[in-house]
Amino acid sequence: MRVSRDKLTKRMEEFRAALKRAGLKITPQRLAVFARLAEEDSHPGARAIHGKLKKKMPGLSLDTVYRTLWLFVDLGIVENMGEIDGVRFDANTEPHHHFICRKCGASFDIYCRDFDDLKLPGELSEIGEAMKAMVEVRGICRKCLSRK
Amino acid sequence: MRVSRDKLTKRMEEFRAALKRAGLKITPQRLAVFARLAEEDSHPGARAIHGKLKKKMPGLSLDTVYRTLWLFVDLGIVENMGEIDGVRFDANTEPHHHFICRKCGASFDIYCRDFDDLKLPGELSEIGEAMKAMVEVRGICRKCLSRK
DNA sequence: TTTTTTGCAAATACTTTGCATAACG
DNA sequence: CGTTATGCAAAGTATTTGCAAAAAA
Repeated sequence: MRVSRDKLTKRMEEFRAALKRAGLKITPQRLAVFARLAEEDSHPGARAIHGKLKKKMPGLSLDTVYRTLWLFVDLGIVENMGEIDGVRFDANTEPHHHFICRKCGASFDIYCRDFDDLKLPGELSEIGEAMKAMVEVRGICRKCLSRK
Repeated sequence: MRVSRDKLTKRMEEFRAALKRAGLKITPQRLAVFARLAEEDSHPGARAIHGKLKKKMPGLSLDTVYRTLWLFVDLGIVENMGEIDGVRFDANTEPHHHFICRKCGASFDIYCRDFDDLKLPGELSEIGEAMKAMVEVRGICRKCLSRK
């Protein structure tokens, strides 16, 4: 657990509110998954969450974890990182940045000088050796906007 | 094709040089995969590349595309985007940024005020509606550094 | 001619779905 | 109680691997 108790409590409140607002039920599974995710700053995947929770909650099934996580994404209280449909590759060696569509996962290159030389915080060395920094913009692409 | 012919030629040269330097063979498959990737700025996945190349190269197998792409990543001439082992989730609603390890795929939160309010370029509206921007730092995490 | 690479096929890993039962509100 | 959520099991995708045959150097 890397998150302060105060913040955690606040997030759990937001979580309950979001479910209530959407007319959804507050179940032990949802509570457990959200709490686990909110405690961590290591961005676990569904399998990692499931693995950790099974100790305390032996009945919990992996598919419930998946469904629960995507539900949270729909509700806007959790964000999915990375690509939706598998690993993608980039052969562009020029300095550039990315726009990623939240709906369809499409990604586009952005060129912006201001982003090319971001000064990285010194504390990064505690985490590891930084080699490159780029900006990732998230939003909805034209195609998905028009499809509405 | 969104990339200028000049840049493309230059990248193809870099590609040949990298293979030669590593003592690897230049095959039609590798040429095709790299060229396809270098032409695009839409960051296709292995399946997308395979699909497009099969028209001109019917024998090309999907597993060769996978192997080839990861080989390029190892050589440092291509970068993989997103996570290695499936979708990951983030319940952190505070403004924050990410450090992602190129080796193991682990990711960590970074807090840096300077990154929180990046001014996005106006041309973004041509791509879509931006909702959020964050910095993604790529490098090698402590654990992988020590494992060397 | 030697070594690397490919394609095939099968194995592995990851994620989603249908449906009967259980449980929240 | 009525409706929604869960667990199970099975299906659907995505990715990786072993190995014999083919091809680069």
